[in-house]
Amino acid sequence: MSGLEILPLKGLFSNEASNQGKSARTRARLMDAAVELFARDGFEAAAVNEITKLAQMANGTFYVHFRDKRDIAQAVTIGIAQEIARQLDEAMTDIDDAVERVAMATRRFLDLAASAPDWGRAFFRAVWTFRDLRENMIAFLRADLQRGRDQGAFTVEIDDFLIDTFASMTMGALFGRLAGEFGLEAGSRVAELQLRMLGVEPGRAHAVANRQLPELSLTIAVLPKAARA
Amino acid sequence: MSGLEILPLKGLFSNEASNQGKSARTRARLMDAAVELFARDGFEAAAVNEITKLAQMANGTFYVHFRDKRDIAQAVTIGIAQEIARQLDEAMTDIDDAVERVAMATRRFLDLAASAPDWGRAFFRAVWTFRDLRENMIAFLRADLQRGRDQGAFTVEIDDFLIDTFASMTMGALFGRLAGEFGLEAGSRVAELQLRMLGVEPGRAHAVANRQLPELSLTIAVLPKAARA
DNA sequence: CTCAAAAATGAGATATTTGTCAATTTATAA
DNA sequence: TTATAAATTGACAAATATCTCATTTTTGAG
Repeated sequence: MSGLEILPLKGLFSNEASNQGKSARTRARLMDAAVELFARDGFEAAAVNEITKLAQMANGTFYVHFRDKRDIAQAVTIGIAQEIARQLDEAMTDIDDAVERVAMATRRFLDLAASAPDWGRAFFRAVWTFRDLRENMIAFLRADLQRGRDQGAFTVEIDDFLIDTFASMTMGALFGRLAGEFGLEAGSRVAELQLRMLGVEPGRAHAVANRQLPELSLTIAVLPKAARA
Repeated sequence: MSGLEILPLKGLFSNEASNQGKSARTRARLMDAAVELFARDGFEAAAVNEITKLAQMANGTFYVHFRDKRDIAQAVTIGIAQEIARQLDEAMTDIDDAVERVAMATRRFLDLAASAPDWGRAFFRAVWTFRDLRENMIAFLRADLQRGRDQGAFTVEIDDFLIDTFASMTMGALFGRLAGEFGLEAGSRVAELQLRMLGVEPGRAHAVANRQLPELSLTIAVLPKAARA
């Protein structure tokens, strides 16, 4: 019953939980399965049934860890948002200029989401469902947009409506990217349009949005877990 | 069994079909109920069951008129898109300037969708589900955007990506409007941001997007059907 | 190793949803 | 009015889903 363990492609939550207790690991497996199904079928259509089947565990186990479907959806959504915010923050620590930051956030976000399409899709669907998630996103953007305004780089007023519109543009690009309608260029293109909207001079908008990005050291990747210690 | 008929608030499809045969009227009632449920629960979660209950008819009747849920979703979606396109066209026949047309289309669209929130919500959910609907929308926009480019009013290249992004902005505003986060100003605000993005000089973008719109003679409204002839 | 607590199991009771069909009602043309 | 076709009905079989719980398995502290 032991021997070589076949290493399945682990999901992200599982990865994070891989050195925690058994309960946390099972919970994480369920969340990974949920991400996959939510991405494919949407929240409403995904069955608890299917989640446990995909996670290869008994039906009843689900209810040990979550009250119901909404409960796991909430957990998954928050988890995705936190992970994305963490990675974006990490990728931008040393950038000061608001114009650069705003363009980079959009581009990095799209690359990130496209590199883990299940997460991207789940995020996309969740955005229109969970207000909390939307507010997280907005808070993340507000600081940089406001900074740009203060620096005189942006000529629009920064308020909820503007931020929402800005975010909608990014989400639209995400959709197109995930649907395979657009490729790698989507990030640069939407960033350029966003900068134009904000009032950045077109030449600069184009230049900043198309600048080569430094290689990302922290893409979402699947690390096979080495033997303990 | 006859006598005074209580006049229920009729949906839009019913209204259109009110002088057609019985089959068409029943079909329309189903479609109206479907709009309401799709708007509330989304396509996946809405049950055929519920649709017929809401339409106050027997379960089996549904299957006389539609093959299954996807079938009615398709019909509803196409119907909404056609109705919206028809009304937008009608509202813009006498406008020539591309900048004006683009701003007006966005503003009228939002007002229209907000005046029939069920339709607006159903449309919003359908946009991310049915490619056909998206392509309809894009085709509608392309002509005016291209015209603006040709007239020298817009400085961006008009391609699928741009149109998608433009549409995403409108959809974002629609969402906020339907969610009650934004009010009547949403149309003007998003139109202004769109024009800025396209390269219209900010002062003009503001002026055009905020110009008072002529009263709309053809909002979506519920007309009680007068006695025949 | 032993044992109590924690985790996992899966059978099954309950509920919901889908789609079919024979029977009934309604519309309409002759 | 009457005959025929069209539309509608609602009971029901079959499929799916949800959630519970008595039982078994696993874990880890002592």
